[in-house]
Amino acid sequence: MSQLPNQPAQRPVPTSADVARLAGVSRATVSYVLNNSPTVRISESTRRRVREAATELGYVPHAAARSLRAGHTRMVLLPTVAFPTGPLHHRFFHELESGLRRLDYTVVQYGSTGLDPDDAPRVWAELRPVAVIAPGTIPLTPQGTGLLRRSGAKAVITLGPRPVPGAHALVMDQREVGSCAVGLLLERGRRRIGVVMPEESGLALFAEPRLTGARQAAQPHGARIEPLPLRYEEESAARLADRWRTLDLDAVFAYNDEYAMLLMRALQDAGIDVPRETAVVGADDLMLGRLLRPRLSTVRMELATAQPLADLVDRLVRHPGCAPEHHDLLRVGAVGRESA
Amino acid sequence: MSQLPNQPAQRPVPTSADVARLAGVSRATVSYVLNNSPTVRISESTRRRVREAATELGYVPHAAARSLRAGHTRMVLLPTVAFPTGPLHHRFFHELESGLRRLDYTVVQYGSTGLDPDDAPRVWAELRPVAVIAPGTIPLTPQGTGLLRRSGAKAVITLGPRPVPGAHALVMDQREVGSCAVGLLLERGRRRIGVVMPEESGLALFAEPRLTGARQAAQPHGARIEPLPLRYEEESAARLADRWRTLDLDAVFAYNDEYAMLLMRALQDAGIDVPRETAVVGADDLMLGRLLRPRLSTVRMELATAQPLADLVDRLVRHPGCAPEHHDLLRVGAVGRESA
DNA sequence: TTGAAAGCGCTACCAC
DNA sequence: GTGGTAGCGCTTTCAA
Repeated sequence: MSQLPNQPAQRPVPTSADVARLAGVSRATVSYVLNNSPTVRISESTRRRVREAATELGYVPHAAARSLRAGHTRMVLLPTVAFPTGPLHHRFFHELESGLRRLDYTVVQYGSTGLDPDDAPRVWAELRPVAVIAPGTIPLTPQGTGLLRRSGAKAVITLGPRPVPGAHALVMDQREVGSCAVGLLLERGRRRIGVVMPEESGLALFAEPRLTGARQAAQPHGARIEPLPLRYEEESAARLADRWRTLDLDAVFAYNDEYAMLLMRALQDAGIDVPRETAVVGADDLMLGRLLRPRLSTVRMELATAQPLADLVDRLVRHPGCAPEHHDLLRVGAVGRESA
Repeated sequence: MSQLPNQPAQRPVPTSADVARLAGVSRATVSYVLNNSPTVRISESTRRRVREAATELGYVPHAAARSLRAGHTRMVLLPTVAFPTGPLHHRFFHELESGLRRLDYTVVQYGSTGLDPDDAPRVWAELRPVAVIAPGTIPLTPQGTGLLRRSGAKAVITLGPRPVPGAHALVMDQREVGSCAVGLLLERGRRRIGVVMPEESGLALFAEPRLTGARQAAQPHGARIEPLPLRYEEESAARLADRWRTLDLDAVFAYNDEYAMLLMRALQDAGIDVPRETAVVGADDLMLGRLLRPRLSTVRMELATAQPLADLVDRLVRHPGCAPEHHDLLRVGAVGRESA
């Protein structure tokens, strides 16, 4: 039953020289034929012989050798880090990837979690990418950027909550989420606003700017902002709910819909009326929030479509040395439902 | 403020020859020093000069040139496809990635959505990976496997719901989810069981085997299984709930917790008592299911820890040509709560 | 302890 | 039309 590998596993990988030999032509001719080189005319019969030889040997060109010879690659490097990333990011990355592929770039995600930020750029540079889109979680220093550029990267782009000075930046400004949520609560007349801060590590990167945004929105109205540490566990929520009345709050922005559902349930179990006594706002506009009673108010988030960004990368590659550009990717909007 | 790129952008990328020149040594010596070659003794003063020259020039070795010379790479290729993947997969991939990195492999995710399954292996083979872990969504033919092996891949591994004959396989058998859920319902005395089939494209890959598993579990008990198409939208759920009583079911396995929450809310709104009239089971054991009333029964899913799998890949690379191995990655367990 | 040189697989220039 | 060949950046054997 098991298709045991009959092939002598150590047969060497066929090269263009092997194809040339089998087809009875030179390596140059093989290269011309297989690349459909327009600068040279090859007879149809030769073409066929070459192609047949290639198929017969299972010849596959060696990308590294090719780009070594060419002196450049079309690789766009996307360093990735372990990340509590939702469907939003997922879709965005996928779109960006296909957009770039359409422009004939080879997109490669390179797991970079735990890489020392100081030598991450070095490691990336070894691959000689033509562009790098680095996540904000790996702080990119001017030295790092310089190193990448010197090793051939035409475009070095950061992707994160804040732009990085001196580099192109795709910005997902999380502060807007916080200010949008608080804006909704202020409209509803709330002035004593808790802001849930998840204790799960990794979320701080989102939570901190959301808190900042909340503060910025509250300030002009003289509203009070109270950070509320919370773990994503029922006991943690219950404990917070237990001491709720001592906090003297009339509203809470719960970081996102999931934390909001958790906290809302705990508040209700503790006899706190939502929204009468405390209004609750989440973020992400999950379908599930609509199913709760009261229906959960939320902040809807949308990322820019990725095709224009693929075009942007292409432009930066073709015209390196432009002044750093910042692009805001995040669009937010409050969705007021029954909970606030 | 903006650190305008003062560097003459077109300064050529420094090579080991440049380092050698600056340090006043040969390229060989540069290579010895920078690779800490143990087979050769270099004076401390030379070492320092070389290192200083390298730093000064911002020299970064060229990975492609290196592997071209070496005749092999340590790249593990993970073709990825657009996919409604949850935190479970996410964590798994990340663990696998760091596990392999620990073994000194370079893990590279390569977006392969929309690639013609016939030439996907060709494209992958151009990168000369030493191992490929291909998702089940891209059917890997024996020819494809052969092509990859012939171009130097020591290990070709599939990762998906079903093993692929003739290749190593990491299996996440979704049928077990279905049988586990139905097992729970059977235990509770239910015999007329609906199985939600999400209409969202892409989910079929999971939903179909779950249905199969449900059928396999129901068969010996003479229980009836009824597939129920459902979109992840309130109206779709409401419509299903409206005609619920005509379906004559006493239980439903709702594909996962999210669909379960959606459907349960619709059933309740339609006046159907859960669990008395209809029991509901989800899957994924989301925290949110515990917050519902009644609390949602579910199927807990766990993926195997990835480090042993990284070790497996390493073993397959070192001993190519072993008989195909199948490893079951998915562990499931029913979690009975109030809804069933 | 260091250097010279070959050669990995490929493409592109220049002869024939 | 087709072939010879140089050279991309690197490592490694062999000689000095």
